[in-house]
Amino acid sequence: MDTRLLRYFAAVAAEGNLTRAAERLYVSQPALTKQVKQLERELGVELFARSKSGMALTGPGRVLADRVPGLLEGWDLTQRAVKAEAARQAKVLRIGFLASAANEATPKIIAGFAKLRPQWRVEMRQSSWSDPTAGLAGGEVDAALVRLPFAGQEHWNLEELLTEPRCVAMEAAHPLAERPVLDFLDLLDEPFVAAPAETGEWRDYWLAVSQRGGHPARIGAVTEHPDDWLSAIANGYGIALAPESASRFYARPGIVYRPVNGIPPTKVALAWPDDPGPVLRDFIETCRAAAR
Amino acid sequence: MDTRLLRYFAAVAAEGNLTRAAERLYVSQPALTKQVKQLERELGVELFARSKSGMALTGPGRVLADRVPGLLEGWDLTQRAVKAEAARQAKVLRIGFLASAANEATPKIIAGFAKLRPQWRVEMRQSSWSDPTAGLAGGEVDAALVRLPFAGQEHWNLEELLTEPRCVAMEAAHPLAERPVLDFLDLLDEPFVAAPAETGEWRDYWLAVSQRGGHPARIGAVTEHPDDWLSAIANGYGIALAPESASRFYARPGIVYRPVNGIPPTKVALAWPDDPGPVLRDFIETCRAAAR
DNA sequence: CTGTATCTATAACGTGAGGTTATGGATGTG
DNA sequence: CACATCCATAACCTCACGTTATAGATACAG
Repeated sequence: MDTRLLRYFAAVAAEGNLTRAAERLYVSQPALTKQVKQLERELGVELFARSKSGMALTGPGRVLADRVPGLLEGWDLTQRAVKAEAARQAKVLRIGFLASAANEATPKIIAGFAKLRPQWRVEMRQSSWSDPTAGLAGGEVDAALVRLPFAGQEHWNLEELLTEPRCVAMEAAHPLAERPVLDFLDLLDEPFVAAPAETGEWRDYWLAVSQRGGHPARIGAVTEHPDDWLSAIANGYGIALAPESASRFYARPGIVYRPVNGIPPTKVALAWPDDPGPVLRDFIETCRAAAR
Repeated sequence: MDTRLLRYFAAVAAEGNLTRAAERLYVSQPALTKQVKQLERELGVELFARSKSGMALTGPGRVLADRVPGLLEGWDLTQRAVKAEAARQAKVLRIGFLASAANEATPKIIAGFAKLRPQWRVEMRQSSWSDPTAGLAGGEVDAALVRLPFAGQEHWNLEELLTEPRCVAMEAAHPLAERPVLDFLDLLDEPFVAAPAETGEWRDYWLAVSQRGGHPARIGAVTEHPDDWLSAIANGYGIALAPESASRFYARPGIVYRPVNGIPPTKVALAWPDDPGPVLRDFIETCRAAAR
């Protein structure tokens, strides 16, 4: 049996409709029909009841639907364990990060670690903003440079490395761009470029929901990567709160950064799981030293 | 990822050699070479160190080798759960059995159950002797008609249904065939047709190891199915202990059955897992009634 | 040192799987 | 009755997965 077949099955089960599931999976509807029928042949069981209104799970189909997530997770965990061991044997420390990581401290950290562990190499792995843990939650990295606060942060060990004020990024032609300093109240009605909704608390923080006094945020665009984020801002889809360092790391023609009063700063932290090995502990120490 | 790839990987890991693993899997050696390389590409990791003496697992390969049995078992359990639900919904009770099942009591049991649960159907599933639990251990059946004793029987609920003496089956031309009754001591030096070695205690019982006073059994052939067993006996590869009923259920030209003194009888039992549902409980009651 | 055995890897080939587009069949709705 | 929507099949193309043949590397025995 193939994980691809199981993912196809799961999509059909979730959508209740072959046509929509095919769209979600980026395959044609006849391809999906064939694959589902093949899975049913392999098991010798009907998993769906077909009707004009779509595909309803049968009893056995429901049993399979309940177990498939566990199976797929088993696969994922296995791949991660294998890759983690491969990295360990190759003396590679995999560090996830978002956007500008730890700003100027990042090269200091990497250089410091290289001195401490010359046989080892740090591999920086950029994540999208759909995952505020920067790959840590999925086990794709050994530790991560993250931005606080984010949902679930209490599950990780955290070492705050630096704090910086936040500013606002906007297109150069924006009327408010003329003011050298802004107050957050000035921005309440502006459309914002936001992170994906599923990041929950993390997105709320970057929309300064707590400082809005009940004013709902207007969402002009949703982006997951710095490049998309910058494009959306430059194209006037909205403005965005940003770390002050963004003016250095993400300087772009057509985008200006202005200080903002009335919102709390942003903190960069190193996050890691329980029971770090000696190599990761050295990395943690290196981060602490670089943050002083 | 495909279970077929994982099974190929597991075989190579176990054999330490592509050529032998290919033989075990009934594919050609180049096919296996290609599949293993594809798995390594998919994972982006080297799983084996190649050398003239064969394929040795790397560190990541070992991590995968440790996890593959669990993954494959997850697949197997899922298939079984789906099929069990399909059988339940179709009102089919799956009963495993070996050889002649419960002899003449078998049709009585099936008829009795049909009366008790007319909406349900019993599906008799024959197993080979490589599995003394007749499919129960693998979850392929809901209950099974088994022959005691067998290793692991304490893990199941058991209801003894009948006991019968054992006799010896031999080719008609065998010199001992002239005697109407034999003593087991007469058979100590005869080659035997045996069950597979991995059945352990079960095979020992049918070789009457406990009655040999230290004499090792001579093995003339190993078989897993009644037909093979009968052929091996008829062809003179050896003799075999058999239930007395075998003379009725497995009467064949060229084979004779003779009573044997000095060995314990054989018992047929119904075996089932913990927590049987109401339908299975009815079946158990039907078996008890048929055994009185 | 050479020939042989043994092991893995590649080449070339054939069949079938997995995708596509086009279209058919069934059913529900306006 | 026409149209929309859903699943299923037909026909086609590309590539994966198997095969046999053979190459390359290495260890060993004579």
